[in-house]
Amino acid sequence: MDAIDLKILALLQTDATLSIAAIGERVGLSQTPCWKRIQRLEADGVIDRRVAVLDPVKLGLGLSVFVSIETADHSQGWLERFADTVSAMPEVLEFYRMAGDVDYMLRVVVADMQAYDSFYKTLIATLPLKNVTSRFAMEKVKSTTALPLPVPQAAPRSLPRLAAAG
Amino acid sequence: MDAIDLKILALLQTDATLSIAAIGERVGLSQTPCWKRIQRLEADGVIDRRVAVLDPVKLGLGLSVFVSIETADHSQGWLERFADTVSAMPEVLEFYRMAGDVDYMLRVVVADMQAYDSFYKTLIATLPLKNVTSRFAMEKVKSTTALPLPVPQAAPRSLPRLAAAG
DNA sequence: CTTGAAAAGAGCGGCCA
DNA sequence: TGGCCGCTCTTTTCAAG
Repeated sequence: MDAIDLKILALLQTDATLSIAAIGERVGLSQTPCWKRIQRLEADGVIDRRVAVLDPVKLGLGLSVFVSIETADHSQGWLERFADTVSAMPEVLEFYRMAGDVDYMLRVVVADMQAYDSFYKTLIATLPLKNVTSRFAMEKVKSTTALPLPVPQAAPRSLPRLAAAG
Repeated sequence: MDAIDLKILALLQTDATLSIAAIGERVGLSQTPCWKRIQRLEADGVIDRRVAVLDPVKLGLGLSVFVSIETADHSQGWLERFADTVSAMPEVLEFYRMAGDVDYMLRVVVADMQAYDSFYKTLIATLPLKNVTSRFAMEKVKSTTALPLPVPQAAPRSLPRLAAAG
């Protein structure tokens, strides 16, 4: 996992349609080694998958909701059932167990308020929850799948000596 | 945007490495019309882009944080500056303007607490904020980029008559 | 790692129904 | 619209330096 691998990953997580030749050119490799690196990154699971990112608004899914949940029951069995149930709901794009006052946090995408109400009712009907707080997004300012990879620094070197003008 | 388009999108948002032939086969089309539909979906912006999804843990980015922000200044110019500044921070994967008590919500990915502290200091140093609440994820239960597309229903038909037991 | 090249496969487009 | 059938490009693999 060197600087070249990071460059390859940075390119692919922005645009996975780039050809191997194009990637190789930008990272300073020819096709063969570039292809081998990508194969290795996939085998190692660093590249998890390649997906198409769709526009939610154009698909009528314009409402994003952040849901904070406090659970009542903290037993092992209950938590597993909770995790399985919520994970199976397709409206839930992200689902984290949290530290602190909030036990779980969801990011939910639905068509509109009515659809969210339907989701919400299903959520609280299926499982006993102590507290559920929904926060609604009015505007998406930024949304990316690209991770903040460490920026490959320019190769460290002694300060370049200025060439004599000419 | 018919049921076949939805099927194509459902496949591509799960696995963008599928060949056009493979997709066509699953949706009941041959290559050409399938390819034309995908081209149209891309031209219409329904398919926004294709990306590689990387494993954050394998890249040393194991800490996800949900950040709730209340702003002090609500003037137009300030809000634009705020949006631009925060959008430019690569640790911010998602950034929404919210309804209700919280003005903005971020999902931030960093390496560890120290990296988050550094991010946090930059955030509050750059812009005057009334309140910033950070909630830390302990465990990722689910994370997907796949939108909850309306499930194409099986062709409606009269209720099937139960066959005589045999 | 590089060049070169070849085989297999996929994207792309024309033409017909 | 969808389907058949090529042409072209990419991916993938191999050999040799």
